[in-house]
Amino acid sequence: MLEARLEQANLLKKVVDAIKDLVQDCNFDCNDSGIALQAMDNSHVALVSMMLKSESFSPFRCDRNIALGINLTSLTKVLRAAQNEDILTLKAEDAPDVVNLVFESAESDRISEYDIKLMDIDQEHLGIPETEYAATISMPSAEFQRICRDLMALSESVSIECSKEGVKFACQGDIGSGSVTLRSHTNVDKPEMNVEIDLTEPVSLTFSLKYLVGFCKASSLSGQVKLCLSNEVPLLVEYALANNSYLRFYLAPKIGDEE
Amino acid sequence: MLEARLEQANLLKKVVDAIKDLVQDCNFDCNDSGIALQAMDNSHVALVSMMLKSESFSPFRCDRNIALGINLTSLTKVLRAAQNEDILTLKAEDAPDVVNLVFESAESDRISEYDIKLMDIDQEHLGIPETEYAATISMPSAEFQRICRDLMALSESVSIECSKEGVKFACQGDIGSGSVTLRSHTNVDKPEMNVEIDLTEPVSLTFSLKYLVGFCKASSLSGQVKLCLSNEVPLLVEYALANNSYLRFYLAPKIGDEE
DNA sequence: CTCGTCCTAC
DNA sequence: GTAGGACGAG
Repeated sequence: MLEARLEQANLLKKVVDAIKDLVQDCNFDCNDSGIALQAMDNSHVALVSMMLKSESFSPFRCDRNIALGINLTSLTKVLRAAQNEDILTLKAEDAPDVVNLVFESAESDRISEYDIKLMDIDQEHLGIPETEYAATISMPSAEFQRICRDLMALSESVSIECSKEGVKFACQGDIGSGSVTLRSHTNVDKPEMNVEIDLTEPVSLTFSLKYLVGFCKASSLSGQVKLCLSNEVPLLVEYALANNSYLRFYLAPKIGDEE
Repeated sequence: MLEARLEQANLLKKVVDAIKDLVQDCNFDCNDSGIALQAMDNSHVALVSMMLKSESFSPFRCDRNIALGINLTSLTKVLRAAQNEDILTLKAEDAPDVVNLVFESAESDRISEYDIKLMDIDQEHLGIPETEYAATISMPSAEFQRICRDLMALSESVSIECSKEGVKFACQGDIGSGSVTLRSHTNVDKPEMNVEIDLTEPVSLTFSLKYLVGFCKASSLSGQVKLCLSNEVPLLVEYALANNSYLRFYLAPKIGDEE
């Protein structure tokens, strides 16, 4: 059986909000190392990969592998019932029909409990190869969000060019063109404002802004976002969470005429 | 060529916000004295006249007369990409296809650059005669905004009556009637709260509140607004900016049955 | 000053 | 129904 207690119901709320537009139904794969989720969007252009390590819960108990097939719209409805500071406990049997969510107010004077019916979901197993990326950019997640929104006013696509000079986000559209260039810099007082660029080879790739803007819904989960790029390989957008948990998005580049 | 650096990108943002509902496309006329804009609204009832003097920029360089025909919706989209404290530099060639906007963060670690395509706009040249007005009212811009909004709840039109007693904004509507009367007064500690009335002849005119409320979007540009009236002549609503720059709106009075 | 929400217009 | 702009709160 699964029993996982999350001090901040809010964390799951934000995670589900960030992925529910991409994926409708998916398995939450639970085992003793934590709860994982991997799914492609309908158009098979983007992939989301979530890992909530057992250390992010206290306590965490999961004896066997359990796949919880959940409709994210239903889960969203239930999670809306959580107050922001509520403690959330997820529970499921070994061969479950339902997953059980319990919300406790911090003062324990209020307990709400919900069961969500589970569904059988064909697990197309997604091997994501560990890649060495040619360029890795860390930057404030709010800044990345801002850039994507600004450029979306002009175009559907953005090119991300990373050289040792810095990283340039650029687009062309009907009304004109735009670009934002960032140089790496370090702010000792506010490390969340750092921009760090780690480059082994210059890269230049083009992506759909609509997807990137969608990924940016995760911005509130982490002050920093990491962009990992290699030519002709999907972009990795990673929001690191506490305890080595993470929320990652992969997005295939646009190629040739698509741009 | 034009190169004009504005310490506060915000200023242009507010100016464009205040006029974009009135005018869709218009020329920014640049010469060595600064950047000017004059345009009538579609119904030819209102006229907007902006003057940003060269002294409002540092540096400002414009060798020849250049007319930049800009779609204000496009310009708005680009200006939204400016952080509030960004420094804006406008650049254009002598016979330009595009105008180039560069936003620099104060720390200069972030540079965004946009090109907006220009359009050819027939310049219906508007000679605005310098008029001696019968009445000139200076008042807090927030107070004028408040009055216009309040009265718009009752009617589409407002009459502005100015005598040596004071100025009275009045309207009648289906649900009732309303009026606000101001007398001149001076507040030494807060000169922005002053109401000053300068009168050579009593006036009474009626105007569309919808337009006045629109003009009031400029309220954040200046603590005070100046209303200049003469009978049977368009009202002048002026927001004075630093360095003798200004944003002016003219509005034809309603006459006879229109009221 | 920024964020989130509400309301209005298309 | 969606998108954009206005307003109020933190």
